[in-house]
Amino acid sequence: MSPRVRSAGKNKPLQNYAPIFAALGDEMRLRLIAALCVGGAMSIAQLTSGTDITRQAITKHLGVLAAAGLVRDLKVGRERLWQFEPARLEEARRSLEVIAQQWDLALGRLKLAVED
Amino acid sequence: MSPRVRSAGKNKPLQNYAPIFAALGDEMRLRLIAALCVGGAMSIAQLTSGTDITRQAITKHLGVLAAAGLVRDLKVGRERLWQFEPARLEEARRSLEVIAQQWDLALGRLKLAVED
DNA sequence: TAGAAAGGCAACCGTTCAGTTGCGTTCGTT
DNA sequence: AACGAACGCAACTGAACGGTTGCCTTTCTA
Repeated sequence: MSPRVRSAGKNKPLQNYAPIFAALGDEMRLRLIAALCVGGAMSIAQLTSGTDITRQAITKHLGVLAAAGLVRDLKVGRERLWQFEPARLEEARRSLEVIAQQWDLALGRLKLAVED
Repeated sequence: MSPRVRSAGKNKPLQNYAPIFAALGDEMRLRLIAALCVGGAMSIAQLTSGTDITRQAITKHLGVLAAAGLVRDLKVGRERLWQFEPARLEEARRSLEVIAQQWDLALGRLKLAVED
């Protein structure tokens, strides 16, 4: 039997999340995510208007986000709608939570060792 | 008076977190954070041993993490100890939480509009 | 049915980035 | 005093990245 842990979630090694964080590590991409979050599904043209960069650049950014699983596309007629995909982001958030937990744990050990 | 919000925390625009996520968007740097998290303060030499890259590369990575505020250094004799700094990471985690909240909010609005 | 709107593909450019190498400095240790 | 461990600085290299431009295809609409 595999060892029991507090939560049932698989706990991938932290390094696996590097691509997701890398995808989040760009201002424009964070703006895109925010836009899709409040605006629902949007076309590339929509997402491009209001920025000062090219449609192609936006397309590339969406490609990066999609590769990280943070966003999904669906074709509708002549346009391509993009929508936010919350699962991976949630996963990333929990990975940060795990770090914080391990940190607190280590602090506890340190305190114990000092007091002893 | 500024508008009341649910939580007292300042709520920077999401784009501001791009540098932190960029710093997290590298396997080796995530490994370093994990190591510092469980191992407490460590010297560059310690952090380098066990990896297959150069001490200089590690130094650069630590520089990136420090610039993002994720890590701090303190000089001790001839060596330089690095330690994890949880504040910024927590901030980043909360920013992801905010995204998720806004997403749920938007879903709620959508559902309402459909049902109406 | 012709034109315009939405988008795909690919080449290209300048910058940033990860990593290495070489060499000098600081500081413990014997 | 001398050696070695720990580290800093700077230059260099190849690859990845963000962005643009040009051109072609698909699809809606007046």
